[in-house]
Parts: sequence; C-alpha cells; structure tokens
Amino acid sequence: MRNCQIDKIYDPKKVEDKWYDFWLKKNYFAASPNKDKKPYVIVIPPPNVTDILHAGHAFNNTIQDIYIRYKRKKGFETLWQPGTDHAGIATQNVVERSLAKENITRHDLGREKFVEKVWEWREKYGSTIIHQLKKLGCSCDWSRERFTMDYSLSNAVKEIFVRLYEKDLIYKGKYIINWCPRCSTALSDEEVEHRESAGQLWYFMYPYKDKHGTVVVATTRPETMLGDTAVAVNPKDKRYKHLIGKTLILPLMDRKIPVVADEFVDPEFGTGAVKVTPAHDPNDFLIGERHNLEQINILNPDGTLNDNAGQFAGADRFVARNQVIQEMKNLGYLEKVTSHHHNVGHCHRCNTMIEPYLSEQWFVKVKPLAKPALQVVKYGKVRFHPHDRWYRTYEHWMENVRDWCISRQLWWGHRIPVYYCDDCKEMMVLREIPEKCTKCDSSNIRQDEDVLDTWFSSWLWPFSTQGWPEQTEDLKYFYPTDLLVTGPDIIFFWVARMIMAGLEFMEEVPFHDVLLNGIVRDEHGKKMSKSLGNGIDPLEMIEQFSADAVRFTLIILSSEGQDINLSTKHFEMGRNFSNKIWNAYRFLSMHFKKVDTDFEKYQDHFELADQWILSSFQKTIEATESNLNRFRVNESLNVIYQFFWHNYCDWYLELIKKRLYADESDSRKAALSIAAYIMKETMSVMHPFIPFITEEVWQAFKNRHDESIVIQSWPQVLKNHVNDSVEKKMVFIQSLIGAIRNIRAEMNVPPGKDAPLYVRSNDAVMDMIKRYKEYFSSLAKVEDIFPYSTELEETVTATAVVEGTELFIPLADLIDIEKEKERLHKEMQRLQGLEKSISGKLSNQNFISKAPEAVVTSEKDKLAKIQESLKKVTKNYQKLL
RNA sequence: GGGACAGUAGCUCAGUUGGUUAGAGCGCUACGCUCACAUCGUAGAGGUCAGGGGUUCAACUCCCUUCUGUCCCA
Repeated sequence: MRNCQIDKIYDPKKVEDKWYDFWLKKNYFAASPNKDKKPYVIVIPPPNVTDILHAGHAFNNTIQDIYIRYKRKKGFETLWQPGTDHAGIATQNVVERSLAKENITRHDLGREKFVEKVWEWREKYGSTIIHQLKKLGCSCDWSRERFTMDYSLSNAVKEIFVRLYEKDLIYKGKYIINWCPRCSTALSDEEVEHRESAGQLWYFMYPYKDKHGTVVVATTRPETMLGDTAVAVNPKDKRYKHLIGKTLILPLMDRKIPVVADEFVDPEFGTGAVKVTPAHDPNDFLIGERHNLEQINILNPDGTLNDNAGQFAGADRFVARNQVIQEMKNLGYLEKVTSHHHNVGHCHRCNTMIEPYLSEQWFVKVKPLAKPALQVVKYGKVRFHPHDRWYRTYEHWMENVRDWCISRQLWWGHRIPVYYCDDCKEMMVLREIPEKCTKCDSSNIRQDEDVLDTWFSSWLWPFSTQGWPEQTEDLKYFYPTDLLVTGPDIIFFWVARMIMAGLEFMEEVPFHDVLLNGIVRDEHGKKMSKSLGNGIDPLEMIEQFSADAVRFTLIILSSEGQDINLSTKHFEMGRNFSNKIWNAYRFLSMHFKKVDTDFEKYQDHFELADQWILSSFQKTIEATESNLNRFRVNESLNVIYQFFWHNYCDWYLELIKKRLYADESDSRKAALSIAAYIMKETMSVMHPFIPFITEEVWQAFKNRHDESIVIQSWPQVLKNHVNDSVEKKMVFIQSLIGAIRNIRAEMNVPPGKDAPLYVRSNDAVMDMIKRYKEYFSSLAKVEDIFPYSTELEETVTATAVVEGTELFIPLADLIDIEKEKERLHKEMQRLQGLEKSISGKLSNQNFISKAPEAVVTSEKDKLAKIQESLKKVTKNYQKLL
C-alpha cells in the first residue's frame, strides 16, 4: 500500500459507477426466500412512471437504502422491492401532450391504439427514475422490478375488485363526485386540493310565483342557478317560516321551484335562504334526496354548459357565469355583490377548478375496512414514526372516512371488470372476460368503459408485488414487510389504504413501522415546484458533488419527521466529509507497508489514546445502531460523523503521529493497526449512509477473503474495550490541551514556538501528564513539562486551572500582562457566575430538602470544584497586579 | 370553523423521561498552506430559548394564554 499514489482530493467519478456495477455484477441486492435467515423487507413507494427524480425522492430513497444496507450487513435476507405505478391521469396527460405535438388527439386514435401508444411511451421513458435511483446508490433487487400494470398485478386488482363486490363492499351509484373538466374524469375526495381564494358572493332575487315579492339567495357559483330546483330555509328560521311550501319562479329558466325546510341550512350564512342545485353541490344533493327534488345536470364533461342550461348552452362555465350575472342584473334580480373568501377545490394533477358533478360511479365502502386499520395503529401493531405527530391525523381521517370513488373516466389504467348485457341489461362482475351473458346467453355484451383509480392498485403493493393472489414462496416469506418509508402527504392516499388492504386480504398488517419523512423544501422553507423554479435536481447535485455527498447532506440536515430546507451550498458538507475520509485514508496509506487490522496482538503496547479510541468507537457503533432502531436516522449519522471527524481525525490520528513517524516498533504497530481497524470498521458503520466512498476505502483494508463492504458483517461491539475511566482521563487531557491552546492563541504566541509547561497538581495527575508528555508536545506545542517550583513566583506566567490542576506557561518575553489579566478576569467572572448560581441553589432550604439527594451532592461537588478553581485563578490573577 | 406542527446564535436546525450559566453545521473574526486534508487546522465572538402568566426546590423542557408562520381537514 505504501507509495501508492492517492489523489489529494477525492474524485467520486472514479469510484461511484465502478462500485455500483460491481455490486450489480455480484448480485448483492438480490433476495430470495431463505429459511436460515430472517427476512427484512421494504417496498418502495412506487414512483409514477412519468416521474423524474426530485430531491424528495432522493431523500426518501436514501432513508430506505440506509435501512436495507444496514440490515443486510446485520445478516438479514433483505429485499428492497422496487417498481413504478402507472399513474393513470398523469401518464395519460403526458402521452396526450406528446400526441398533441403531432396534432393528434386520443380520440383520433381510438382507445385501443391510444393504450398501445402509452405502453410504447412507458417502454421508452418509463424506467427513467429507476436509472436515477441507481445513480443514488439504491440497493433494490432490480430483478424484481414491478409495474402496477403488469399482468400479475392487474390480476390482483381484478381479484380484489370482485372480492370486494361479492362482499358488498363495492357498489355503483349516482352521487355527486369531484369532476375535473380538463382531465374529464371523476376524482376521489383525496385527490382534490382545497385552496383559499378571494371570490364573490352574488345575491340573487327569486320572485314568488304570485309575483308578490322575492326571496334573496346568495351564491358563489351563479351559473349553477340554472340547475336550481328549490330554495331551502332552516325550519327554525322565523324570518322565512311563512315561505315554506311556497313556489318561486327561477329567473332565466322560468322554472317553478318550491321553498323547502331543511335543518342543514345555516341561517347565519348569506341571507339564510339557499338555492338548491342537487346535481352540482354535495350538500344540495342531500337536500334534494330528502325532499325528492329534481336533479338537473347543466354541465357537459368538458365544463361547458349543456342543453339543460337553455340560452347558455354551449358556453364555458366561466363565460356562462358572467352571462348569468349580466342577465340577472338586466332583469333587476341582482341585489348586490359582496367579496367572500372561500375554499375552492382544484385537481391535484392539473390544477383545474373542480366541479361537483352528479354522475354514476363505483365506490368502495371504506368504513368497514377502516375500523380494523385504525385499531392496529392504535394498539401498536403498526407504529408511526414520529408517532405523536401523525397518529392523530390518521385517527381523525379514519374515523371520518367517506366512501372512495374508484372509477375514472380514463383509458389508461385497469379496466373495471364489470360487463353489461345489452339485451337483458344484466350486470356481471367477473374475473374472466365472459363470452356470453350469464343470464340470457346473449353475446351482445360490453365491458364497463371506466378504469380504476391508480391507488386501487397501489394499495395492494406490499403483496401484489409478491405474486398474490397466488400463494407464492415469495409471498409467504416476504410478507408482511418490515418498514415503510414515505411522505406524510400520502398517509390517506396510500398508507391507510395499504393497511386496510393488508388486513382485509392478507389478514396481516402490511408493515410494522412507518417512517414518515419530512418534505424537502428550498432554503427559505418553500415547497419545491416546477412553477417556482426553486427545485434542486439531485442528479445535477450528484454530478457536482457525488451521490455520497447528496445522501449525507440530506440525512444530516433532516431530523425526525421534520421538513428539510435545502440549498445547493449544503451539499458542500457532504463533499467535504468525503474528502475528510479520503485524506484520513491517504494519511494511513502513507504509513502502511501491508495493512494489518489485527490490533489485539499488540495490546501490551496500548497507551491511553489507543484505549480511548477503542472504547469510544464501541460506544459509537452502539449509538449509531440504537438511533437507527429508534428511527432517528440523522442522529445516527451524526454520531458516527462526530466520532470520525472529531475523535478519530482531530485527536487520535494527531496523537499517534509521532509514533507513526518513528522507527518500526510494537508501539508503532499497535497504533497503526488500531488506526486501520477503526478506519475499516468505521467505513462499515458509515456504509449504509454513504455507500460508495466507504466501499472504496474499505477495499484497501479488507482481508484477502473479504469481498465487499456491502455484505461484510456489521461491526461487532467489543465490550472488553469499553473503558469509562480511560475515556474520562482522555477527556481531562483534552481539556488540559485545550487550555494550553487557548493561552497560546489568546497570548498570540507564535504558532511555531514551543513553550515549557509547569504543572501543579496531585501526584496521580502529575504522573499521567508526564507519561503522556508526547500528547502535549504534539498537540499543544509543549517543549517540556516541569513540576511547579517556587522559582516561578519570580517570572510572569500565563496560567489556567483545569479541574484543580494548575498550568503555568512562562512567557516572560512574549506575554502581554494586560492581556493575561483580561483573560484571567474573564475566567474569574465565569467561575463567579457559576459559584453564585450554585451556592444560591444550595442555600435554598427547599432545594436541599426536596431535590433528589444525587442532585444535591452533585451540586455540592460542583461548587467545591468551582470554588477551588476560582481560588487558584484569583491567586494567579493577583500575582499580576 | 376543527386539528397538527413550528417559533432557540446572522442563517438552517439539534436539545429524547424537567437538574449543562443552552449545542451543531454554515456564516463571521483572528492566526496558521506544520511532511493526510485550506473541500483543512487552532482559537474566538455571537442566544432575556417568540411575549405574558402559572406549576415546581428547579422550566428551552410541563400547563394556560397571546402573537407569528406553515400544513392538513371541513
């Protein structure tokens, strides 16, 4: 290893692809049922086939890879199940847009040809994100990649639909749903985003049939009046009692509509009388049902008005709105207009304003499924992390779920397995496409035109990917999975539904832990979005800083469940850390002839620094693990990061330099082998976080029979090397060195100049300091160490007190007395402040009697030490006066 | 309207069951290119822990309240 030329600056480009290819070639990521091992499984939240990797994906997948790589090293049979979902609306949109460039619409092509085009598109572009995940280092079992439209997964969807229908948990019905006029399809409640907007409230007058007056109703959507079939008032509202049962004439349409009494009406809102449009408002729909009102649909699917809108037929809804207002004004029926803030639903895919729309759709009855799904989270069978933050959200939603509209008026997706006979009108819900009507034998049958919501396939993901409904070996071995890592924004869409599906169809939760990661935002806390242009492209960052740097930075910036504010500059942290690792490696490599990590055989030659770093490392391994097990990923990384940079590089490597540069000896070998052992095993601990550089460095330290850090066992904690008293001693020495460095810096001692050190302390401390004189000379530029002698009384010295031990640095020629006085004065003030606060506590009778004894004695100890130090510092200070 | 989360150093955030005169990274200041690393090292400055009440011997930490942000749901 010696003399090998290692770059001064780490170049990830020479490393990352090389190792990823190697791992793939070695098939390390592949999983298969193995009775001798416990499985550990994560299913990827399948990204849309249309997706390209954004910072949120990078973060989410890094976390998953950390757990997978960690568990793989812990000896589990790990499966990280990858794949994509077919994203009905999004994908259809993308393909339609690309057709539009050639001036073709999907209707020109027809359904069959269009779906073919979508498949072509997916073949060509659909694995973009998969390739990008590889760049990030993700260790998914790529041979198992699944797609929600795969034959076997489609089969699962069909099976589920039929089963739910047979259990009476799926039904078809005519209800108000959310309609996106641009996508021309129904949406579930969860797919609608409500946004506050400044709107207006129009007050319309509806005349009595007998022309002896008018009722004023307020509306935010004037055009819907064309579909009004009643006016409703609260039965308790005295103002309108006399109106109930009367008939009004709906202006513009000349329709006779009744005034009905309904508890739902809020007398406080508007005028207390509301127009009722059963076909275009969910609440009005319910009122309509209660009063048997006619439902008049005035909209075409594309958002224009239909023939039911009379003179306004054909106009776009927003154009019609203005026309209606104008007409009403002309007729003298517009009383007034006020401004009004309200929430308006938008399509979460295309941002178009949603229309509540009466139509026939398929629904899942969610309540019976939700009940058990709430229980398992309530009683800890499924644990959310962080729990407090998300459990209540989940609970609230689960207790108030409404039925799930699953039909979509799209062409791309799983076609609903329902068939209709055109002759006898029979409806058949079947697993296989029938040739004849099951009732009348007619072959005049057709399949339902609609497809299913994409989530209707995603909610099966943990078991559909393993071959369900077949009872495959994979399914038996890999289900239930262990961990789900996802964003809290899809708790309802996906997490909750997977739990429901798991319990209903597998009779077992789909996973035990759900880690809800924060959202990646820009540096000012704004959500990243294309329209704002504030997105950070992780691939560009990988190109610029390396995949390790991207992973490191995302994790180190995150804290449990908290959002991350990210700027490109932050990636320098990750890059710098890689470079630090690289140079520690470079440093060691300069001293090795042949790598030896078997440090135990030199244990007779260990010294304090050796014992200290060994002890500290064992604790670091444990802390890294325990933080992972508690799902505190960033804390886990932080622990190993702090250890490596500050304990290992800043202290240990510095402390052993003299030994390394000296002639060959057992002491040198001891230091070198410990340094190598720590280096190698630290790489192992850090590997889940930053897989590439750790492999590259580890390869230099591995034994002949070792193959790759990926499969190398997680480091053993060597309990026999844990030594608290050694750690304490080391901390003490570090404080002494710190004090000396402080004096030198504050006194402006030239950095190159060595200085003698005089020490006054007890014998044990004196011995130790003398024994580790080298530490002081290499890290604090101490020329030699002497016991304090009275001669020093004559010279001017800079002084410090560390836990009772007094340090004197005679710097007669260099010292600035005023400066030293100032320095000591500051220290005195600090100690006096401490003394005051502690003695204040101790003189409080209540504290003495009520605080636990351990606290009281520790305070007393503290006070004694502070007073002792203060006395010494004060004495040294007075000497300068 | 209901709920969740947040408000700690100039910036971005830690601070785990109440007991440190409050920590990190970046930024800043000073010094240093000493034979691993200037993508670095050493030292340092910088905080009434949003405001106000309360509980307690003790509050950044628990309770109440006000203010300010962000996000869900209706």
